[in-house]
Amino acid sequence: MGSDKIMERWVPQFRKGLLEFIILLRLQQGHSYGYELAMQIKDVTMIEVAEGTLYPLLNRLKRDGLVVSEWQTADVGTPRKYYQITSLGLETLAKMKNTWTETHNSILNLVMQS
Amino acid sequence: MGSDKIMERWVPQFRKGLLEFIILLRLQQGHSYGYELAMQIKDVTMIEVAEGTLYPLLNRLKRDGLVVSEWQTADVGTPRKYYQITSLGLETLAKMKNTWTETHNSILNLVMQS
DNA sequence: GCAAAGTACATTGCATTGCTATGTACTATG
DNA sequence: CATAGTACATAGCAATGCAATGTACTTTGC
Repeated sequence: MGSDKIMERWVPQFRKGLLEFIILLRLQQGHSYGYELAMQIKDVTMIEVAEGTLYPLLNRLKRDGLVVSEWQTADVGTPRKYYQITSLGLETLAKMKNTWTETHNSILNLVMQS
Repeated sequence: MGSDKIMERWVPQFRKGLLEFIILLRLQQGHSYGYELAMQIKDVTMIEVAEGTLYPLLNRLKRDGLVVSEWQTADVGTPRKYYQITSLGLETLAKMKNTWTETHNSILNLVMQS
């Protein structure tokens, strides 16, 4: 088995939890809806978020009170469900940023030593 | 529910896949065994690796050919199973480093914009 | 001398989560 | 008028971190 096949299994695992972080980071800049989130995240991070990943994830964030949602209908187009980050979401996001920074520094320490 | 409780659920998910990366990074510096890996990783990264996480993980790495293992007995002490990274492991590790770097830059892009 | 803590490996079962596949419904384009 | 795009949703699979538990040997402190 080549390393490409191993990476195919590793990358999704690597993303676990990370996507939650990324979504909250994006929502910190302003409200958005599922489809737009997927597009923008793909543009900015090269990460393609599958819909079967995104919508359950947004429901979890809502269930935990990190975001709130609101349907918005317009004259044209399909109705959109807009998500907005809450104060609990911002508080949690700050802690995630710390964890991310600490972990990144730890990884750098390990890379340096080689 | 407070953000601390949410973090308790998030951190393990955040680590998925990351531990595999961290173990390989450490093994790049030289062979080691389970208990030592757990101690050293805790020292360098502040990450406490549970034994129920570590030993299955090492078996997966071995099954996929990223490491090889060898029992070593000494005059004193419990026998140790030493793990050594393979060329496939090094090849895979290089790709993981790229993924990590790319993702870190993406996160930074998102943080910058806020 | 002996209990407690440390060293060292291992397994079972649970909970969580990313992803594929599939479905619905409306809209814009060629 | 068919194709591609927009937009949300769910069911089921596979992978993995972790608590709990077990075994066995060794060192340390009282």
